[in-house]
Amino acid sequence: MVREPNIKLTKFELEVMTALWEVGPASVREIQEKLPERKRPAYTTVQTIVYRLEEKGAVRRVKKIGNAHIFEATVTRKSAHRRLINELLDLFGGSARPLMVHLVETGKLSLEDVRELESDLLKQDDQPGGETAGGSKRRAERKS
Amino acid sequence: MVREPNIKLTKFELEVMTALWEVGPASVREIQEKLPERKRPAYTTVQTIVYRLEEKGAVRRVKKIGNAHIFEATVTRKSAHRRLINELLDLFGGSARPLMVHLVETGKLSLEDVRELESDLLKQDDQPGGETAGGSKRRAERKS
DNA sequence: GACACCCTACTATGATAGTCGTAGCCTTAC
DNA sequence: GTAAGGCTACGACTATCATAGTAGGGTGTC
Repeated sequence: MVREPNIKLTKFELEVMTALWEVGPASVREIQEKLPERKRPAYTTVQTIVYRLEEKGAVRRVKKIGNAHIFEATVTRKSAHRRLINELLDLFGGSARPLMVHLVETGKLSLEDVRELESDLLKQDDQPGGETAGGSKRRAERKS
Repeated sequence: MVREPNIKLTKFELEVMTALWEVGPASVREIQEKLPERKRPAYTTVQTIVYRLEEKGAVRRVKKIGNAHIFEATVTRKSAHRRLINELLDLFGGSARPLMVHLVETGKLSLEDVRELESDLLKQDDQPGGETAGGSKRRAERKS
């Protein structure tokens, strides 16, 4: 078993990962500069986060340019997002429906959004070849 | 403006709040007993959490029975959930669409779910009198 | 009135998270 | 080969969270 990347990321770690997902393999310096300037912490702060991410197994060193290490994400954006969503879903009893309802009620999701989503879904069903389930089999199971 | 309850709750605090939302005003003892037994911490642990929640303004003491304080939630489940969702949404760029897509891709949300949601939406639009937005006026604003 | 018992209020501890400073090593440019 | 400057490795500090123990006060019961 290769070790499934079920890694909990904090908000800030997630931002670093986001930077890394966007720029691809990068040095600490590059990551830091990629962060939005409003909340751009000191170089060493980013470094610490990257190191912690390395310990957690979310990134790894791939090579060295000059004396700088180049880091690369080892977890995909998708799996990280999946984890976040699942966590939220747990708080809602595991089902996505209440979440949807809430989004609609608070105006985050409109009728048009839903309709577009529906048509996207239909398209997907037409061409089943896609890797829609993030690598594993499509699990329609929902607990409760 | 009465002070909007924009309070950040940790996972565990949320569980305590959930207990409180379900049983209504309750003592620390009652809250503790309401927690699922797998993860039922010591009485004093729950007490500490409740006190923290009080400091944060998420609960308040409403009366005293015997020598036990009775606590009541001052934030609604809805607003707490809204906060959670908004936080997640921020990580997804502020829009609910990618979240939806992800839910669909991972099988958490099916075509039928979406269709039902759509018909619910249509019903809601027919009868505008409902208090769909948690008591206050329907705010379609989405920050960022 | 004394006792048992529950509850409160306070204190303590260990784990993360977030933040950064510093000493010193490496590389690159003279 | 030497100096300058970036980068690493490590340590430190603060805040918050999760968890719980303890001392003492209130209350009800005999």
